[in-house]
Amino acid sequence: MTATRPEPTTSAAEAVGLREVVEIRRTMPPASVERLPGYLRVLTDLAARGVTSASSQQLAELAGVGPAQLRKDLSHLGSHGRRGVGYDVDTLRERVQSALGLVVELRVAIVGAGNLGHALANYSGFGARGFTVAALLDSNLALVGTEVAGVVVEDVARLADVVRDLDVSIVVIATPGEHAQEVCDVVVAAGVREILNFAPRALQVPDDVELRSVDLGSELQILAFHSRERSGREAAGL
Amino acid sequence: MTATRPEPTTSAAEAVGLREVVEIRRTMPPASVERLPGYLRVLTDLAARGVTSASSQQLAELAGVGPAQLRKDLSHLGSHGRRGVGYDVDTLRERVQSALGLVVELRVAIVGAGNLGHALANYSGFGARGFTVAALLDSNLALVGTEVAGVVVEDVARLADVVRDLDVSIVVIATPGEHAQEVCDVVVAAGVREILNFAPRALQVPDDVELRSVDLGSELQILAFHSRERSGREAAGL
DNA sequence: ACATGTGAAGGCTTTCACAGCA
DNA sequence: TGCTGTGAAAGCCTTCACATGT
Repeated sequence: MTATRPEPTTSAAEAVGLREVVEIRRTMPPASVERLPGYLRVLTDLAARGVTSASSQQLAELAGVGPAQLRKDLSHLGSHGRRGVGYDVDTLRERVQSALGLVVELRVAIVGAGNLGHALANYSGFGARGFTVAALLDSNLALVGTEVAGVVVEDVARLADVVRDLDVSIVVIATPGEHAQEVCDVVVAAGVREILNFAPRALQVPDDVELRSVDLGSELQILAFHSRERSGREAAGL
Repeated sequence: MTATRPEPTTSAAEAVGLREVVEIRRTMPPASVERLPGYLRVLTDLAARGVTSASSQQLAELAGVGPAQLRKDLSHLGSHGRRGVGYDVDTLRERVQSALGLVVELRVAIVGAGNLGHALANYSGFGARGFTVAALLDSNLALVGTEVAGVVVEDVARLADVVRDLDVSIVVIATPGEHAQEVCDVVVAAGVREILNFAPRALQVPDDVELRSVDLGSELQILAFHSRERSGREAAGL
C-alpha cells in the first residue's frame, strides 16, 4: 500500500476558533487511524459470534498487532476498557465505528468500468462496511448505459453532475494509468476531497485532498525484493 | 494498505555465516524498499519518453516524495548519480530493477477466481512489471476447467502440486474472508514465502513468511475518517 | 490478582543543511 | 555554479514497564 500524508501535522484544534472548548479534539496519530479499520473488523466478528468482552491481548492477537499498541491506539479514543476485565465488545465497536465516521452510509463513485471497476462494483464487502456504490462512470461510450452490479454506467463527462446529484463523498479511480491524472483533476474540481487510486501512477492533488493509492504491481515488487533477499541469504548461509 | 513487518530488524548479515565477506550486504530500510517500485515506474516512464537524465528534484516530483528522501533512498543502492548533473535514467532504472529482484520473471499464482481473481488475472500491468500469472485456482468445481485470461482454472486442492510444478514464488489470495486463513495455511505448507492478501482478514503466518495485505474496505474507512474530521472542522471553524 | 492507561525510552524515518565533487 | 551523498537533528512510532483502578 501506498499512502499520502501531505499535511505536516495540521492541528485540528488550531483551525477551530474556540480554544477553551469543552470537547478536547483529540488528534489521533495517522498510524493509529490506519489500524482502526482492522480493530473494527475484529470487533464486528466477535460481536457476530456472540462474544461480549475481550482483553487487549485477545483483540491484538486477532488484529495482528501487539497488545500495548492496541491499548495506546484505543486510548486516543478515550477510556473505554475496564481494568482487570477488558473491553466491552459492543461499546468499543460503536466507539470505533463512530470515530471512523461510519454513522452515515457514505456514497462512493467508481471511475473506470473495466476489469477492476467491474470487480470493485461487485465487491460485496462494500455495503457490509458502510459504503454504497452510487455511480459507475467510464469514458468508453460502448459501456455507458450498460448495467453493472445494479448500477447504470454513466459517461465520465457527467462526473461533476453525478457527484453533486448523488451526494458522492469518495471517488475510486480505476482507470488505466494514462488517464488517471486527468480524471483526478476533474474529480478534485468537482469538489471531492477523498480519493482512492488504483491506477499505477503517483497522482498530484492539492494539500486539502486526502489521496490513498493501491498499486498491485508495487505490492508484488516489494514481495519480489524480499524474495531476492531471501534467496541471496540462503545461497550464502545455507 | 496494510503491511506486516514481523521481524524486529533481523540482520541479514547475521544469518550469513561469513562475517568478513567482501560484499557488504547493504540492508535497506523497509520504508525505502516500499518506495522503490514508485521510482522504478517513474524511471521507466522517462526512459520510454526518451529522457536520458534527471535530477533528484525532477524524479522526486514525479514520484510524489521529497528530493532529500529520494536521494537518501537511492544512496542505499550505492552512488549512481553525478554531482552537478543528476542521474542517468537508464543506469538507475536497471539498478533499481535489479535491487527489486526483477531480473527474472517471477511466477504468480492467484487463489480465488471470483470477481477480484478474475480482474487480477486480466490485469495487463502484470507482464509489463515482470510477473507472469502461472496459475489460477478455485475451490468451486464449477469454475475448475474454465479458462480465464489464457489460464485454465485449477482445483485449489492441487495447490501444492501447482506451486512445485510451475515454480510459483508468489501467491495472491483473492478468496472470501472466511476461507482466507485455511488457504493461507496451505500456501505456507506448500513452501511459498511471499503472499499478497486481498481478503479482509488479518492472516497469521510464520515469521519467515512475508505477508502484505490490501483491504479495500479499510482504505475506504480511512478516507471516511478524514472525511468526518474535515466536516467537523468546517462546522466548527467556518 | 488482573488488565487497562500512560509516561518514558528506544528505534525508525524524515528532513535539514552542507561538504564534496564535476 | 549546481547537484549529489550524507552526517546530524528533529519528529514519529512502537515498546516497555508500571502506576492505577476494579
